[in-house]
Amino acid sequence: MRILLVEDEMMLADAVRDHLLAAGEAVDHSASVVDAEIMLRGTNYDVLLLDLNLPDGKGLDLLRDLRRKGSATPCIILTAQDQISDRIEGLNAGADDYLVKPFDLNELSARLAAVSRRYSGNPNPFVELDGGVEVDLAGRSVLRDGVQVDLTSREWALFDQMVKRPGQTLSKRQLEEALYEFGAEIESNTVEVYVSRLRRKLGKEVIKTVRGVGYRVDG
Amino acid sequence: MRILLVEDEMMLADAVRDHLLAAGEAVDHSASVVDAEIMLRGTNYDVLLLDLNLPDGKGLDLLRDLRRKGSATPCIILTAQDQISDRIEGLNAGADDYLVKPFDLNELSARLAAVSRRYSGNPNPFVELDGGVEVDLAGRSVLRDGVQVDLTSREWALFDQMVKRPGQTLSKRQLEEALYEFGAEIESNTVEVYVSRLRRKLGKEVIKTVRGVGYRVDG
DNA sequence: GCGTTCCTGACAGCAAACTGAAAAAGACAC
DNA sequence: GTGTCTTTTTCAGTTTGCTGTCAGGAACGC
Repeated sequence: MRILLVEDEMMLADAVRDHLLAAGEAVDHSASVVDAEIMLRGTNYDVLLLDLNLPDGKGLDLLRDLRRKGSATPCIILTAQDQISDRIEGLNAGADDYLVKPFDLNELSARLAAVSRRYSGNPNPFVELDGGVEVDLAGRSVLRDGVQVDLTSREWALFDQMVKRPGQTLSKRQLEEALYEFGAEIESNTVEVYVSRLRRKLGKEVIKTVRGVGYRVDG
Repeated sequence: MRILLVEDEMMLADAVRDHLLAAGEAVDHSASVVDAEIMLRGTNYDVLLLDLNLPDGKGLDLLRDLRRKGSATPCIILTAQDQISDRIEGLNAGADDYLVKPFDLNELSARLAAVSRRYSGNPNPFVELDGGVEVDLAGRSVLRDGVQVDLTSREWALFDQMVKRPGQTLSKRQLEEALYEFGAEIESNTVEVYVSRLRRKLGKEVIKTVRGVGYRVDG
């Protein structure tokens, strides 16, 4: 299994790498977001191990960027504080699991195994929605009446958010956050446009408008 | 729910307070860090709404101080658009969530609900009413015989008030205040109309008329 | 019966949401 | 680099449906 470790604390990074190498995994290491981006461009990794507290800032943005570009590479985030907000932001940004430092190396192995099993594993969990639409969140694929529908990365980013919270109405602002960098506010009706496109591709029934509030997908 | 709002822009502060008061929350307001510290000493708040750009300096220090003293009071920080670093610092300092100004008041409510739910541990406080109607006050959703019913924002504003005070008869005047800004007199039968609309959506039994007094919902 | 209070269908005005199209920005091959 | 194709964003015209108002009628208390 090919693993990319993004971590700037050298002691920790070395310990993790030794442990994983000993377990027969292929580990590349980068100490910054910039390096990581370069390495990700060159190689297809099976798992991404991502520290959120990097010197050059936004580990989360790296993850968000990846997801926006359509990558489904499993990602486990490493966070220094036992901070619920970090964890939730991370999971929202597209992380699959998280570990709070300091962590046990055996637990890391266990999580890695779990995550990769979830992905390589046979039964991808399909979520069924109204209108004959099925969604494979892990595999980033959508079927309409059994036929595969291709979504662009933005379309997916938006739809993904909604499918992950079925029954809950999400405001346009919340949905914008799935589309753009933190705080990069946009002053047009982009969300409306993407909802419109998704409806054309998936049928009218899937996404419901709650006027004055936002949009909702039912499970 | 008892909320402390720390915000120096009076217009914003008033808007937030009105909105939350209308939603039945108890809101205290302070315009500076010093005041906030005093108020925090005197009262146990359920949520802290903290602007990071205060005149007397660092709202962040207030938060760090709280956390250092072992307080786990949930905190939502309010930041301007361009202060991404603030936001990250805030989350690191122990904030649970953030809102970018200008924000939608309904979204504020949603975040508040989410944060407090996260802490109280009850994910879905459903209230059951007569006529097979269930209400999720935090999630702003209503089920009738297990089927989701969509309410418009005005309909919800009114119904929310009644469900929060089950068994208590509310006058039309009281209910009007849930619908409009404080003091905005309205000289028509709007409340009656909305009660009628709610009954059509939820069934006749849910809202009872107390002639000459007002309306009541039973738990 | 009477007067009062409440209910509800209808409707116009308006803001929110939808959508087609075109411009702008990226992606990719060459 | 250039050209071509796809995706993203913006804009404007149209549609939708929420809202407040009213009027006629029903229900209630007397």
